[in-house]
Amino acid sequence: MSTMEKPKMEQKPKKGPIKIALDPTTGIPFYRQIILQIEMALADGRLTAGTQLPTVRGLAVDLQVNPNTVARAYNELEIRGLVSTQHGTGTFISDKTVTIPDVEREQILSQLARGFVSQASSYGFTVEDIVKHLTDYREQERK
Amino acid sequence: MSTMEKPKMEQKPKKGPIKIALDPTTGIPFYRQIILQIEMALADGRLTAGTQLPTVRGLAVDLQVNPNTVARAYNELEIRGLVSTQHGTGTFISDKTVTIPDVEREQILSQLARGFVSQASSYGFTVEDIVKHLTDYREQERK
DNA sequence: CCCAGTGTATTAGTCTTATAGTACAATTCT
DNA sequence: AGAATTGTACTATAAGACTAATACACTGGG
Repeated sequence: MSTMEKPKMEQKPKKGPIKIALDPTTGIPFYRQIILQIEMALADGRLTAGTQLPTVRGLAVDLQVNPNTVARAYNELEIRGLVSTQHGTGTFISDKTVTIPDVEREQILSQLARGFVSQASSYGFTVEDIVKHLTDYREQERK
Repeated sequence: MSTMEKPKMEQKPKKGPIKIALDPTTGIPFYRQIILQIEMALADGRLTAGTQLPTVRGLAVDLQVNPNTVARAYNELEIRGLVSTQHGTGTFISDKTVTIPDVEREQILSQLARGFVSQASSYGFTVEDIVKHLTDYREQERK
């Protein structure tokens, strides 16, 4: 996967404004992709309390979506307590940021997976079938 | 609905045709309610192999829905191998595992997986997370 | 063969969701 | 106060899910 090997200073220094990119092919709504990526940035420390998020308009222009789409994402994040918005000022990372422990993450994934495996089982699929399918899927995504 | 009460001995002793009732207030689609209730009846033994289900039209009239709604439910049940439909004859509880073409199986699994990946993504999990989890899960199942 | 019964296919209508277009409202700084 | 920047509210459009209306196709008993 190295069509061009050049480990220059291309590394992300974990600083600077958060970079968000939308993928219209995933089937995941834009506003949800924004939420997800901000959550990720929160989880790995790229975003810390007090940091101002891109403005609704600014990010909308950057992502080439409507301001409402960004606003919706920010709104849900505020409901979850992850950010705090101030009309006329901006949207900021809340200082009471919640970090999800790995154990809890594992539990969530386990619960999701259990439901999925159960569902797939009722169609006659085995865990191996699923793993194989997902592996192939991931390979294709990486093309 | 009952302008005339008939307090007879209207006992249904777990026999006779399966009784299905739809509740429009639940938000659960009609076709899915039908599927669920048949699955339940299968689970607790009220339905056994070889039994004929109500006809598409008959049940549709009974439930006051369109035949297609019943047909859709029966169709999904057949895909899962729970029932077997014979054009012109009826729909029956299947007594043995039905074989489904591999191509169709693959499409079904793909669709299921897409939904699951989307769901897991909204929680911040990647396909790799999922694959790893499922692989570990399978390992544990094997010992 | 024909007819009554069965499942199926095609098309359309309705509702919900995601997003956009546009105008409005609050804050800050001068 | 006024202008610029910020988030917000309202309405409209596109796409998908669910169901209905209607016509088609297969099966088995007279």
